[in-house]
Amino acid sequence: MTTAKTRPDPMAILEDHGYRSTAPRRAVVDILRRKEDGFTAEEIIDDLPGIGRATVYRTIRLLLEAGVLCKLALPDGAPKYTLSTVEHHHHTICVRCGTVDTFRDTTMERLMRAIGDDVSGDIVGHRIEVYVTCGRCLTQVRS
Amino acid sequence: MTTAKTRPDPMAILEDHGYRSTAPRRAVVDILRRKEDGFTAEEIIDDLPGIGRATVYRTIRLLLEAGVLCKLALPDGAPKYTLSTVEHHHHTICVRCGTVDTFRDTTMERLMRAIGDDVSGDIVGHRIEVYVTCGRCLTQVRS
DNA sequence: GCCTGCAATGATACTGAGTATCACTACAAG
DNA sequence: CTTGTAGTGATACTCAGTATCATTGCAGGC
Ligand SMILES: [Mn+2]
Ligand SMILES: [Mn+2]
Ligand SMILES: [Zn+2]
Ligand SMILES: [Zn+2]
Repeated sequence: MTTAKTRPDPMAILEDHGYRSTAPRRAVVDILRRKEDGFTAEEIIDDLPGIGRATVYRTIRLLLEAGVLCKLALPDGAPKYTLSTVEHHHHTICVRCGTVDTFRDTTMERLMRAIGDDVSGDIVGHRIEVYVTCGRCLTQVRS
Repeated sequence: MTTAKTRPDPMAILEDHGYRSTAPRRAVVDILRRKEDGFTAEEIIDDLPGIGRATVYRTIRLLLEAGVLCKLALPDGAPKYTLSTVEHHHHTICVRCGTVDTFRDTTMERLMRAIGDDVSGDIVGHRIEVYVTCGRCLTQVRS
C-alpha cells in the first residue's frame, strides 16, 4: 500500500502545452503534488509567501485548462481543487471537515448518457458532487 | 396549457417559519414568482431599486433555508436561483445562453442510494448539474 | 384604532476571492 | 551572450456577498 501514485508530472504537461517551466510554476506544482486532499487557492498562496497571488491563480487556471486539476464547487465558500487522475471521476465532500474523496461509478456515466433522451439539447458536461459525513467525523460525533 | 403552475406562496411559507410579512419581502417574492427561468441575486436587486441589496440577499437566504429556492453553482460566475417545485429534481444549464431547466430521474435517485455502498461515511446530500447546449441555441448555431 | 417592543430595513462600510494593469524579470532559442 | 517575449508580482481594482447600526414599521396587546 503505497500512498504515492505514479502520476504524470503537471509541469511536464504544462510544457507540452507550450508554457514555460519557471521557478514560480514549479513551486506551485510541487506544493499541490504533495496535497492528497483538496486545497483552496488561498491555501497555496499562504504556503508560498514569495510568490504573487496572481501567479498562483494563473497557474491554477492553466492546470485546470490542461485537465490536471478538478475544480469543486462547495455548497458555499471558495472552490477547492484536487489533482485529477486520468480517469473521469467524481467527488465526495465531507460537510463537517471538508475532506475530499474521489469515486468512480460507470453506472452513473451510462445513466448520464441515458439522460440525454430526457433533456432538450446536447449534453456537453455534468457535475456530480456527493456530500457526506466522512467515516472519521462519524466516529468523532459518536465519541 | 397554462404556464402558471399552482405553487404554494413563498411568502406564506416564510410566515409559517415565523418571519414577518413585510413590504420588501413581498416585493422580492412577487418578482421571483414571475421568473420561470433561473435568476441571479443581482438581477432581483436591479429590478427593485427601492429595496436594499442586503434585504434582497437576506430574503433569498431565508427562502433557501425554507426550501423554496434552489441554488445552482454555475461553472463560473454568480450562482443562479430557481423557484423549487415540491419534488426533488435537478437542473440543466445551457452553457451558451444560461437557460435553466429542470429534470427528474428516479433512476438517478436509486443510483445515488446505491453509491452509498461505495463511499465511506454517510451521504447527506448531492448536487447534480447537467450542462447542455439548449435546443434554441443549437438552431441558432446552425443558421 | 393606537402603543410599543423587537424584527426588519437599508445606507454604508467592509471582506474575500479573483482579475486587470503594467513596469520589470528571467526563460529559452539562436 | 544577447534578445524578444512570456511570465511575474505589486498594486489597484471589480464583484458578490456580509457586518454594522441607526432608523423604520410590523404585529400583538390593549
Ligand atoms: Mn461523470
Ligand atoms: Mn437527486
Ligand atoms: Zn469529515
Ligand atoms: Zn441556450
